[in-house]
Amino acid sequence: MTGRWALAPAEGGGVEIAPLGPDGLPDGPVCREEDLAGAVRSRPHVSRWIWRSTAEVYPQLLATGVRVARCYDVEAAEALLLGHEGRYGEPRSAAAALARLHGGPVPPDPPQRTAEPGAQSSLFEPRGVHLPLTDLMEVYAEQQRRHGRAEHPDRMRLLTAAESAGMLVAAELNHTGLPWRADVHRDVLHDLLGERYAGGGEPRRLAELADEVSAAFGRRVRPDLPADVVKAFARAGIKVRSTRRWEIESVDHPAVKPLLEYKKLYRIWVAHGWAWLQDWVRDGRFRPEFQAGGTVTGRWVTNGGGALQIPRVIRRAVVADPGWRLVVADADQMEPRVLAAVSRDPGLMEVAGRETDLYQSVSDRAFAGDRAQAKLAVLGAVYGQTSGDGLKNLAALRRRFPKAVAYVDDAARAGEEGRLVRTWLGRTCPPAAGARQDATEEAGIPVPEEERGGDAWVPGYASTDARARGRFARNFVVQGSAADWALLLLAALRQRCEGMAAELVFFQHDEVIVHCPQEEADVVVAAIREAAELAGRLTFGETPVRFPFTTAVVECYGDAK
DNA sequence: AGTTTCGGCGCC
DNA sequence: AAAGGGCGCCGAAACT
Repeated sequence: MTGRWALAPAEGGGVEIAPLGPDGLPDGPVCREEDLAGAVRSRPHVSRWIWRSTAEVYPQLLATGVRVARCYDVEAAEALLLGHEGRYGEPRSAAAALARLHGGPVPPDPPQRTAEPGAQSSLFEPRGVHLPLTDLMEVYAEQQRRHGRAEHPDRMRLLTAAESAGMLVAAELNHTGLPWRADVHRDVLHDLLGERYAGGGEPRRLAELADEVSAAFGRRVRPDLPADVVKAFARAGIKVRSTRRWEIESVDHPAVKPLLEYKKLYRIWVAHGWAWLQDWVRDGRFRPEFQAGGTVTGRWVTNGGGALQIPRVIRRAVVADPGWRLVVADADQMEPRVLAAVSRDPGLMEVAGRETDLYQSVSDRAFAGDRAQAKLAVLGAVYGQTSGDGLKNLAALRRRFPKAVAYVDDAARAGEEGRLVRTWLGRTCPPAAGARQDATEEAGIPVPEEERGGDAWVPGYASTDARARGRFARNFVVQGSAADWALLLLAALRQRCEGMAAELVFFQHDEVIVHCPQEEADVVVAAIREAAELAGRLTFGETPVRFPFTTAVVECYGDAK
């Protein structure tokens, strides 16, 4: 029997499974089997597995070599549906959804697990609240009805399917890991930082730079302590508000050069140094814990390992296996292309309908060929720039691409006014919780923690003022729609790599890395191109906008772009 | 002593 | 040049 099947791990190690009919309701008896992996492996014809949580089930399957084509993650869908319904902050577990359905007390979501190097041990920890299969199917059926009540039901269905695919990809990435040469990493560290001293203190180069800084000030100064540095500058008669690079850069003082160099290297030492290597690299692979849907915009986060912030110099350590290659693919000017697709601005669509450098085209039309100004203006429009040359540039942008600018302006206004703001597919940003909390807290009334909406409550967002919410909403419609598109891209690419030796090993917002035998590289490059086009059509419907990638076939990530 | 916030900077 | 969106990570500082 093909089609959808539901699956729920049972108490005591077994698993309950049942086929679902076209209406999403049970189409056969619930059967109980002892072996989760066996139950899935023996049913390769199942087109989509419905389960509570991919993070709960799929790592176990992957560990025994079982992959699935598609799934539907009930809790991921619950989060998206709640958001869409303007109910951000309500518990999003399947158990909570069931309780709402039955009118019982709604259990709060379990707290987020904290990061922990070498996630292997925690892989099989049960996460979240167990739910019997019949209950799960009831929640699923109701979710199907809720999709039907969404603003755009088809888009919402696509969104939850895409998010579910993202969950699969994240689990697979966590399982596979990124090829990582610890020896190369150590060489890079040694080149940059010098020898390590016994006792775990600063490596040689940092110690030298700290001495140079101190010498320049004429007294002992610790460059890693901002307060110390600000004080030292003050004694030298120089007022600085902080020790941020852009503020220090313009200061004329002999300490500046070694100080900036120190800060650059210090950062690498503490964030991606020897300790990181020890914690996160095992058996030639870096295994971060990717979390699909980790942010309200739909972008992913990693839970430990800082996989989305690997400094460029450290990328030298990412090396393909012998005879293999890394296909590094980076979407070109994704934000303005997405803005063109969602706003339907004729001028911007026309520009984004070409695969050539979009910022150059924009500058030809509105900025007298000044590409840098054009890029600044576009990013300023998307990020909500409020001052500087950006404003003047924004005006030029508005004249030539009025619908595009109006689109983000409308989103900003909606955000400021606390109205719902959605991505093209219907991912919704949390306005009410933030607005209400601000209003209450500004009035001096503290909001109880449980009312802040748990995981859905974002401190940096909720605590800001209305204008900040406007900027957030402005960016949300673009960044979020781009994230939606990226999920579809991943899903399509994953499907195309099926049956090949190629493995997806990295994903970072608008960039993917596929690790494959040298002779598969050309096929992979083509697959990425096709997947990008398909994702564009699926996500945004009929649109002239292209989504080109810059691809590089390399042995070392450091050699890409 | 343990936990939370801050400052600074890495990536997109 | 500076500032506008999203994150994570670290040590130090500031808190309990």
